[in-house]
Amino acid sequence: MADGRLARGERTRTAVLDAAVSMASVDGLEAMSLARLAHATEVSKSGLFAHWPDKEALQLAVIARAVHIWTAHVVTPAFAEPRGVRRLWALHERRIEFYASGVLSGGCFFVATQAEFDDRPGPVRDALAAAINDWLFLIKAVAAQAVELGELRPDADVEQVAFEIEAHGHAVVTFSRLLHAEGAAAYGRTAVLERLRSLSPVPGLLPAS
Amino acid sequence: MADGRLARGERTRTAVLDAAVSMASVDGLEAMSLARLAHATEVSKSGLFAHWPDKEALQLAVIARAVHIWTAHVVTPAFAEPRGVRRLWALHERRIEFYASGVLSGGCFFVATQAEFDDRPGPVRDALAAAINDWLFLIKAVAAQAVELGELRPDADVEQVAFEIEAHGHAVVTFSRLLHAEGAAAYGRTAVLERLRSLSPVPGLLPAS
DNA sequence: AAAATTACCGACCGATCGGTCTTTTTGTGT
DNA sequence: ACACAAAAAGACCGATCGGTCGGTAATTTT
Repeated sequence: MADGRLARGERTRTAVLDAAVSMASVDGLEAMSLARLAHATEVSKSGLFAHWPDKEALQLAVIARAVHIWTAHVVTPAFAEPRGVRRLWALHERRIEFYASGVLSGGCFFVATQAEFDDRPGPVRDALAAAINDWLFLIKAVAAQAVELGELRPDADVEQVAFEIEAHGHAVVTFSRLLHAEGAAAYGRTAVLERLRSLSPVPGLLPAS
Repeated sequence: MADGRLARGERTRTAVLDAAVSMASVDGLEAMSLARLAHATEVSKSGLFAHWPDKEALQLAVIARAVHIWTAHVVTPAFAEPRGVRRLWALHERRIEFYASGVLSGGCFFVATQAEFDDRPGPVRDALAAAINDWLFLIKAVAAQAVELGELRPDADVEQVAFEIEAHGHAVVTFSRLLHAEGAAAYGRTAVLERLRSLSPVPGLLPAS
């Protein structure tokens, strides 16, 4: 039941989306032109319209693909760690490693697109906001688990902790990209690590430095 | 010795730059088109080229104007506070108030433009990086003063502190804009306040909540 | 009053934007 | 060999992009 035509279409579709996520991590999702995307993927521009009706639909597909990549590189590996503060820390650590890995030539898809669409209402903005919200919800849920397990102090404000983790993760990208502060990753790591250690009755679960 | 022609030119020039800073805080510095800027300021598009040779020169002028606005609304008021941890805190607080004030319709010029140019080499990127570097240098200098005055622990890492303050200030904008988390300002305030209190031998200098 | 300077405008240019239409290639069933 | 469908290509469209050009109105200098 393998239709080679459909398979071919699926292949180019994901190839285009992967290239688009990388390209959007550099230029942004709106500044990425269809002509350049088509050229980079060795597909004709009209070939893109064979897969998505317009640019907006493609942008939404790109966001979904970016979420998939993020999940595969950050969330899934972090969930190999046991529940609690170790998993919470792993989320942050994996994120920073993902940035350093160079999988996306622009560093981070979401950092690049967030500022671009925060004042531009529409489905694309909504999808981006939903993706970020899901990520924050995940952090909060893992942090809440850590509280339940007694690995974070019971009076820890998980909303506050999620804000700070996200802020430092975001800052690692902006610092290391615009300025060429190669120490950004270390600062981002230290900030969250010290914070979690100060909130945890069992700091031995976290790495030393 | 007042040349009315030069005065007129200076008036429209600053009017255009003010509008451009606001517009760029929404759309970004490259996505801002000259036709729209000209229309918004009731100047003809060719009128813009009478003042700046090309878009890049205008972008550089816009950055200088944004620095000026930032200095007037954030730095100068904060320097009314006495040297040390109070001034350091005031820098963060004034920044958050500036965001909430709605002076710039897009929230923050630098947040909007940073991600846009971090992978786009050239004079505009260099100017943006220089502006951010100056801001970080200022934070570090004020923090170092606080250490000297004994208002921050002598082993406090001013580079690390500057990273965290900038990260939380930045996050206030991104959180309150894309998501409509109205609590963002409170999280950003709490994060830095608690951090400074924990680093200060004289936490009484800082506000209570 | 003439000349020079400054600010600014409307018309226009080539290039590129997102998007449409028609046609060709590629693979699947009979 | 055939019809059929999915994928992709190519030519093309109106709108908009940054930028140029010739010219005009206002003001200052001579």
